[in-house]
Formats: sequence, C-alpha cells, structure tokens
Amino acid sequence: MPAIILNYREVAKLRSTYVDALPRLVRTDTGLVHTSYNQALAVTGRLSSNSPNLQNIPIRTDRGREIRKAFIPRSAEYTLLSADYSQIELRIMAALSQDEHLVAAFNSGEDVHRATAARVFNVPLSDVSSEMRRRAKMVNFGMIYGITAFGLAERLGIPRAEGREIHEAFFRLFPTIKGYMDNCVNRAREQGYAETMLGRRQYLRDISSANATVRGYAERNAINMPIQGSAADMIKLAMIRLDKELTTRNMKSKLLLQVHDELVLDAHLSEVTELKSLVEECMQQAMPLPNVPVEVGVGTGPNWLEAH
DNA sequence: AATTTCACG
DNA sequence: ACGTACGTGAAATTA
Repeated sequence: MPAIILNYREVAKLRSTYVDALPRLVRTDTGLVHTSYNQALAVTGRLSSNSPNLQNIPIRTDRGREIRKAFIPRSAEYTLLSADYSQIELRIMAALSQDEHLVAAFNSGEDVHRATAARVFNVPLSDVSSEMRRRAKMVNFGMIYGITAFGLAERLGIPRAEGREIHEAFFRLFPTIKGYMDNCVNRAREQGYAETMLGRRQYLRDISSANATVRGYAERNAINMPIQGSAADMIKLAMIRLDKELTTRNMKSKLLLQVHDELVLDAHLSEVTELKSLVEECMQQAMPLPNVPVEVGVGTGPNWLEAH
C-alpha cells in the first residue's frame, strides 16, 4: 500500500507540475517557453526562477528524466550544451577553511566522498564500500548546511549514538573545518551578518537570540551562506564573462538557463567546439579558489538530459 | 491566504 | 526539556 501511494504521488507531481503545465506556457509569439529570473530574492545571492521555474526540472527518477528529454534546441541548426561545476560547494568549503585534507583530496584528483569515507570510517581508501561512500557523501553535504549529530542520524537512518560518533569523527579528523565553522558563527555574531568571498552579506538578526532553536537556525545560516553564496558569486561572474564573449565574438549560440552550478546553452552547430572551450574557460576562471582547483564538465546532446 | 508536499541545486 | 541540514517555486489541499 505505501508503495502504491508513493508511486501515485510521483506520477501526480510530475503530471500536474510539468507535463500538464509546461505546454500551456509555450508562448504563441515565439513558440518557446520563457522563464523569468529573480536576481535579488534569494538571501544567499542565488538566482531563482519562476513562471515557469526551470531550475527544478526533474532528473532524479526515470519518469522525471523523460520530462527533461523534452527540453530541446530551438532548431535543427542547434544542439544543447550543458556545463556544470564539479562539487563546487565542497571545493569552496575547502578553499575557505584551507583544511589540508580536503584541499589535498581535491588536488590529488581523489574522489572526495571516498576520501571522507576512508577517514571517517577509518579504513584504507581501497576498502571503502559503496555504502560507506554513500554515507560519507551525506556527511559532506550535511557539513555544508551545519548539520547536527541528530540530523545526521536521521538522514542516515541510524541510531543517534552512531550519528553522533560519525559527526564527532568528522570534526576530529577535519579540525580545521570545525575551527572554520566556529569562526563563521563568531564573526556573524560580532558583525551581525555572514558574507561571501566577494563580500555579499546576509544579515542574521537572530544570531544572538536567547531561543536556542531560532539561534541554531541563524548559526547554520552563518555556516552555509558563505559557501552557497560564494558559489552563486562565482557563476554570476562566469555568466557576465560568457555573455561579453558571446557578444564580442558575434556568436549565434545563446545562454538559456542557469541552474545554480550549471549553465545551459543553445549551441549553434558551427560553434560547438569553440563554445565548449569558451564556456569551460569562463566558468573555470571566473573566481579562482586559493589552493583548490575548479573543475567544469561540459557536454552536448539532442536534449537537456543527454547534454549531461 | 496559509499549509503541505515535492521538484531542483 | 526542546529541536534538530541550506536555498528556492508550483500545485494541491486546508482553513
């Protein structure tokens, strides 16, 4: 019975939000779907997309991926190009904290989730199981959000005591990250705001609240905002550079979408080779991170799904 | 109008 | 004793 309900919910969500809604939003004057971006809404500095939101097109399930396939180039002379930053928020956490282990993992080209797994579960890199890697991945992402031991246990579906052990192990093994996060909170308390690498601010009026729940929320904001917001700063700079180059080079290809760590372009077939290196260059060089390489993956395809 | 649920990074 | 991972938007449901 639960499986039947969950299956129904998935289908109902995909149908009402995407399959039925998007065709109605095709504009009769252009024959295209046009989104809008809010450039000054999200407190971290991210963009948001609405009417329709094209930053939450499905990709996580097979049925969802069928919907993503519907996004295609404007004509037969074009192909879709997608370029995305690899693990950009973790790289920014490495750069901001300068944690030697995380920085080393990125510089040696290691699988960073495997590296975390090996350390947290105290096994050689070669002995990391897929389950250990899966858990380490949730640990790594959780850290970016300022997750608690309790929250980690919930996410991993394990007893609280085990969640606490992993949480403590992480901060014991990455002491620089622990110190960095404490600094984030302390600085936010002194300044009244958190800030990105480029100085974008999020004011945190609750950072000294007497209510522990309210204060905890502000403290997690103080940890997350510099990471999420610096990634937003970076891709915005990349977009500005890319737009300038597309214009000055008189290129036919067009920037279509931004999805936080990804840019999607309608690439004219005659420009694909040049465009691939141009986009990669703009994204990679937009905002260099001290001691941490920035990696960009670029692909093309007949639809958004296959461009990845 | 507010809340719930669920789609994405 | 209490609450517990960040940022969004759209559709359906509830009030």
